[in-house]
Amino acid sequence: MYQVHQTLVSKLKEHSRLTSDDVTMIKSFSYSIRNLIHDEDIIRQGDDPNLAVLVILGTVARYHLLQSGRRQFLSFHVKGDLPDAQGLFLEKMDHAVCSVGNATIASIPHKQMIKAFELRPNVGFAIWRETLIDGAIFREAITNNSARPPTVRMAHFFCELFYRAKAARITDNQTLDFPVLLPQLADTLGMALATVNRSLSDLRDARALDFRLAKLTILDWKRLTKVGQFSPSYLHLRKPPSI
Amino acid sequence: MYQVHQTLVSKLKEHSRLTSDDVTMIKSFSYSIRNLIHDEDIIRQGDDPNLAVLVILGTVARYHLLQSGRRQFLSFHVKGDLPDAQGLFLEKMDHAVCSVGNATIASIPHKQMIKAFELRPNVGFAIWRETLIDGAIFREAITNNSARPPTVRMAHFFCELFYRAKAARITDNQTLDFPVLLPQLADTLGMALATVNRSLSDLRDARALDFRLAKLTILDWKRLTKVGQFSPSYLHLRKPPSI
DNA sequence: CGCTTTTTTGAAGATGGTCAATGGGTGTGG
DNA sequence: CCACACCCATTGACCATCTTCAAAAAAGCG
Repeated sequence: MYQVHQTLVSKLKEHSRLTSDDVTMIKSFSYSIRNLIHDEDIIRQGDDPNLAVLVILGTVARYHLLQSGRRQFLSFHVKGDLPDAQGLFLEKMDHAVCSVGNATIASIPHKQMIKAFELRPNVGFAIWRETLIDGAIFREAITNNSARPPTVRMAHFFCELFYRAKAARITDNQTLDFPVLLPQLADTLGMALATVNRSLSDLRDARALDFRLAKLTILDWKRLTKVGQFSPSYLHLRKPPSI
Repeated sequence: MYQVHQTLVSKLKEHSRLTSDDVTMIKSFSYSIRNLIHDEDIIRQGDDPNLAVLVILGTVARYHLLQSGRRQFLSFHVKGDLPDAQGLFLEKMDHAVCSVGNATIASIPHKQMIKAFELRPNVGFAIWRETLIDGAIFREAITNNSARPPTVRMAHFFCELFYRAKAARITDNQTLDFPVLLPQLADTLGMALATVNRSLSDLRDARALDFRLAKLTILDWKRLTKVGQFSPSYLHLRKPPSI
């Protein structure tokens, strides 16, 4: 019903080559399904997880909890992503993972995955590569939030999101459900709420995109990528989705 | 003379357990040494590296090259770090690595390392963990540059740097050679040069640290960590260095 | 239709950015 | 040994931008 194994295999094939034996190995993973409503914590800062989480439906976010009580969102994840792969070999989570809107996740025991890596190193390498791409996404976020002015920053953020969503085949034509509110965008991009709104207005006025009430619509992809200085090579996909 | 293998083993032992067989495996790696002067590129954006770089002496930095020609520095690396481990399983580098001041690096062929991972998965897991800690450092940089005001941001940056340097045993008491100039600090922390200077003045006035001409001096570690809201758990060391 | 939630707008004020000038330290050559 | 030059750090003034705070408008929902 949920095609858990197929979701993971498709995802890994976006960037890695898998033999049929590799695929068989992956299909042997057991898992359990969990449905979430908005803003449930999946893993908390300080936890020692022994399950790997695979997103099946909806959106999930990583975040840091700050002293002030504010959140800093680090990344957003969609179908096929492993939002806590970072915890596979780390004892204590240094960040948390929560649902954004309704979501469905599958949990796979770490032990099984590690066993698989020992039996078929290539499966391990594919998931390792997955975690390295996560790293590339983090690096890009550093640059985006540190070096680009608000409107450019906003455009880049949505470019990446939409590009990855296209690759995961969860877009509906030029629209994407993305159940995030403006204050959360502010906590992602490191800007004030008013600035978030003004940047979005700019992009709307430029007929590049429209984002309102959890729905993103791309109006002009080419223009958006230009404004956002977006170049997708850091996502390391074997073949880019057509947008 | 350079103790290349020992440097790598010590580094991995900061966060991972290695059996003596693992160590033997690591000691079988061949390598070549390279000495660098200031600001030489070790790997460029777009390269497809087939060597892994291990820092032996000095400092090395990762950076993004922006459209404007400006650089955004992503992280700094010292003895024992593998600054391009991110390229182990990625075809095309999405960022560059350069020397900062004089530095010495050892290069190990990717092929040998991957062979080692197949023979001794545990060696692979240790290096995988190393790349995951890199990821944690990137996440922290997102938060630091996005959510913290200049002086706090500066303090946090130097806390992490000094803490990692202590773990690598390259500090001289409470001082560290760090051959970075103010404009580069600006390109790291996403602030203007004047702001960099004023933040440094603040920290100097607060008797927390002194940074001038490539030399960092910690004046009051406790105060510095407090100002910088620094909590080192994200570095995932098995036992913290004493400072 | 009225309530709640989310977005939008406005104005004031703080903060950080830009630019240009000054100061300090070091090394070189007269 | 002094003078000059260079490089980097520092300071100051002005200005643009973003943040803050508050209020209004718009959109969803029962």
